[in-house]
Amino acid sequence: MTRRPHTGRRRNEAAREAIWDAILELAGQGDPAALSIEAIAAASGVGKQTIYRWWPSKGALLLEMMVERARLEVPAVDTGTLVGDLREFLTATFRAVSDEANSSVLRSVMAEAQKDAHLAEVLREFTAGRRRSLHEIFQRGQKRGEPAPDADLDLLVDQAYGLLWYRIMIGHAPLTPAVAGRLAEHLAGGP
Amino acid sequence: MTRRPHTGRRRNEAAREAIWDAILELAGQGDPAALSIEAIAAASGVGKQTIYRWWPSKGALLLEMMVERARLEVPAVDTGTLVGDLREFLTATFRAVSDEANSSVLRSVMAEAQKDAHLAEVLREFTAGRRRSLHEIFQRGQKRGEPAPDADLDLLVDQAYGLLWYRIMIGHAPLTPAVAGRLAEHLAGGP
Amino acid sequence: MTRRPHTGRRRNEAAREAIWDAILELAGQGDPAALSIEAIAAASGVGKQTIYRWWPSKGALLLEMMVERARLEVPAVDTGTLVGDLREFLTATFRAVSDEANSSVLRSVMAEAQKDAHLAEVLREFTAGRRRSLHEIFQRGQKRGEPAPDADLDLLVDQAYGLLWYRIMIGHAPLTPAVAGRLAEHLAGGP
Amino acid sequence: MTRRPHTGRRRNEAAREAIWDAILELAGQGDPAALSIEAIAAASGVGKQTIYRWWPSKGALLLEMMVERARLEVPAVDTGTLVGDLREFLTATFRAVSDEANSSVLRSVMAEAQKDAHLAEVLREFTAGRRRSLHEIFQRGQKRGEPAPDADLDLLVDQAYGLLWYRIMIGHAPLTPAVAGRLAEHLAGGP
DNA sequence: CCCTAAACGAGACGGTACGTCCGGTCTTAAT
DNA sequence: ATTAAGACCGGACGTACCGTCTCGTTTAGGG
Repeated sequence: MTRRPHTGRRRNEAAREAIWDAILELAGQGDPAALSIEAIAAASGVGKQTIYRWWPSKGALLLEMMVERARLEVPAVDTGTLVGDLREFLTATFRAVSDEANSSVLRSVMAEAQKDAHLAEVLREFTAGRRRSLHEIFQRGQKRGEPAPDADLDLLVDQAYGLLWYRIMIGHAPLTPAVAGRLAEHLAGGP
Repeated sequence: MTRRPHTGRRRNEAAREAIWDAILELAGQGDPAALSIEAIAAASGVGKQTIYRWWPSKGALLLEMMVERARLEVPAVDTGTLVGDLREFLTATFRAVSDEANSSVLRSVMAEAQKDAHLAEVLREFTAGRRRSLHEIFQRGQKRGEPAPDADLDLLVDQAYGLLWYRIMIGHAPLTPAVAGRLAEHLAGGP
Repeated sequence: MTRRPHTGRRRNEAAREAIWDAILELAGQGDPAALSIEAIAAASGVGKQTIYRWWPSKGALLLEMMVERARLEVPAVDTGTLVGDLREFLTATFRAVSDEANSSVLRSVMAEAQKDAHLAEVLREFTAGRRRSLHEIFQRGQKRGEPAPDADLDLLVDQAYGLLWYRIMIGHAPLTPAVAGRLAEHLAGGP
Repeated sequence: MTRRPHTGRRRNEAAREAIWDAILELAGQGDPAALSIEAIAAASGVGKQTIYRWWPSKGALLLEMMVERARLEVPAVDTGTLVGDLREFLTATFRAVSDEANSSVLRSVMAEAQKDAHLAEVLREFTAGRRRSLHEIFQRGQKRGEPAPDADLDLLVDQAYGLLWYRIMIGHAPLTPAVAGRLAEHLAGGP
């Protein structure tokens, strides 16, 4: 399909980018069943083996993409108040997953992880990292006394990420900046 | 395989129950890939067509089972306080999904819904019903003045169900009665 | 579908006729795969069990129809000469199978008999009867000295019925009265 | 099942041969219902898709096998006399179809062709080729004056192949060399 | 005259094979 | 050595019929 120069015995970055683009294109165009390895390979003009050479499974491929995108989204700035930090963090996170292509990938990864034990483990590690970031914001706030010192921070973190994933996967309600704001206020300990 | 009396031109409830049992057995034994229509049919001694006659897809079958089980789990009693009502509701809900077979079914349904638009719609309806139940508890509490009158009840509901689904699907932390209690307190507006 | 009076505890001839008509209709309309028991039952407005009550298999049903039709077609008159008798017999036989519905049924029966040992046996008996009729014509002729006394009559008979079935099943050439005439002449021992 | 080396992006002849062997084995062991695509795939250790990649249907697969086998069986030698040529041709042909595996395949193909219009067309072409071979033998003889110059050669050809197929499919009488000899004599114009 | 046995339509059932789709592995030929 | 291509095995999918079964209804014919 695509004409793209071979690079001999070195990894072809152009192929990687073509895969990236194909995933985003396929993810963005609605049909969730279309995100198959075969479709990705065909759309990117890449051989299937090229995908399997670098990623162990479809889920791992999508997850790596997710990770890469996540690195760009998170500010974790210090605004001086817990509610401010949370608002920043959540607003940025919500904005990232509001993109249809991004959320499609998230949905696919989560679905895949339910039937692939290895991917489940990798996803667990990835989400642990994300939870840790949020956890640190709460800890920073706790030093300034904002959530009660005995608050269960894991519970707060999981409420935030739980709401995020729940709305992504069910799709019954949006993840707007306003929602991020109200959630930040509630998690910070009151209106 | 199984000897089971026919019921002529009427639906055979025994077959339905055999399917139910087979799902629970397969779901309970760990491997999520084992929850295939073929495996369910084989394990229940039922023809595949008998399944497809009554359910349009694997997801729909599992979802119906989920619905049936959900009907039994919910007390929605009135304890006089919001935190009490929430604790009852959440504890019962968490207990139900702590059963490995149940949570396996939930995971499969959610995964399936990510690639099946029709199932997604049905799942949306089912979860809407569950959210409504929780919503009513909050409303009842609001009349007694417990969450602030301007609280975003939908947000609180989604935090609860979000945490539930998030922990089911990632599997990084349990859904114990203690967690249900702390979550109830937090959602009711503080310790 | 069809409104047809029950006949209580006696066999319902109307149902039998409806089945007959349905077969002829389905057989006549081209698609050979359409001659399924389900299609026959649906087209005749009859329950499948009513068919299986009276016939052991699809092949047997079609074969009985074939037999019934065959009884009407054969004259076996004595014209005084072997070639005349053969011409009569073959012309009548060819005419009968030239009807598209009839030949469809024959084709289906033969096809079915290749995978159903019991039907194969019944078909063997039916065709034996037909061969016997032709055999008798040859024997009658032999008394008048027309085929050589040492001629292998079975071989002659099988050439005739072989040609018939071969052209029915391959469909590369017609079974016209002219063909019947030339075949009669050749089998009678020369031009 | 079977260990067999892949051949990369080129067709794997070893797989083709495994399919061939499996068909002969299944065809040789009697039960005609055993000649299913699933059984062939299982017996040859081949994925069903590998069969469907190269043949559009079971009938086409079996037919190709038939064609391949037919190429080996036919001598079409010139013995100097029509009856000699016919005897050679028919004896060889009869011997080939006397093998149970071969005749099973023929029966299945013919049965399949009765319900598959595309296969019927292909079978028509195949048999046309076989008829042509026999036709040429008759023509060669006609130049030497052996069948009468006005004989209907197509009729003679169809009598021969008709007898062959008729006895294969009904199974009421054998196709021995003696039968081939007598048939040759009769078709050549008398003893 | 009623009561029961049989035949009927309908259609659910267990089962087998169909033809398709995709996942992950492997080899070739080109670069 | 890496790539695009694509054949390969395996397994699940959803469909079509088969032949069996039971239901509720209808009628005939024996008591």
